[in-house]
Amino acid sequence: MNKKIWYLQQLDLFANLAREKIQAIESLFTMKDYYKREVIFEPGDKNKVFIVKTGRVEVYQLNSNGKKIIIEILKQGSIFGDLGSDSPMESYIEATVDSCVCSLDKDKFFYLVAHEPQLAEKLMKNLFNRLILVEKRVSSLAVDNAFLRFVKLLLSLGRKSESDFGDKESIEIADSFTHEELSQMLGISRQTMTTLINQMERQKLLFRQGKKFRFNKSQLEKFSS
DNA sequence: CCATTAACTGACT
DNA sequence: AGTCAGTTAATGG
Repeated sequence: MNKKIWYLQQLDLFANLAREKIQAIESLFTMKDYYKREVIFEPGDKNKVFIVKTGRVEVYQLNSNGKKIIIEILKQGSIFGDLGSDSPMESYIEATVDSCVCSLDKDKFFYLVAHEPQLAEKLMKNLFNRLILVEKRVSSLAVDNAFLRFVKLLLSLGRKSESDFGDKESIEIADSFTHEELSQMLGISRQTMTTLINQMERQKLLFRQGKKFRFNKSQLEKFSS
């Protein structure tokens, strides 16, 4: 059985697409393995779309001091890239662990969406959700202090891992992040991140099980008004 | 005061 | 050897 087809089927995006259809679009994709810390996309690259198949991929920019600012961390099924936008992308995209990524160029991507309209709905939901999350993070960066930024980050990461109606009080964040990664998402130093986490643990605002964070949703929401 | 950098440490791989 | 996390001291806006 064709390995590429099998992998495409595993992606949420193509989950309920008939097998024949997947076979038909299979040739549009190329798959590539990337080593840890290998750059997949950098400013100046154009007209390429990627879908994470396995591994973990980081979207980031460098600020004027050369410090890394993480925009998003993407896992299996997430899509990213440039579709010929007017202003060039300024992001780097890099594998944080060994990863496998599907790619296709802009024209093939549009061909695909035009021929499989069901994909458009999923894609747009996914993209708009992420746009909203990123917008929130940006305004938070501008107006909130480190503590509040972290609280909001926790809540949005928690929402992502609960995915459906997060009426639960106790939320666990499914993915694990290093202090370094969290600090780069918040625009603070690694040490400040560590002390912030420890403070919140002492105040019983945050709990840890190994590398995973757990917290009480409404308790944190009180801060983030 | 709050956050940052630098430097050292121990734990884990 | 390299990565990660916790701590301290000195510095700056």
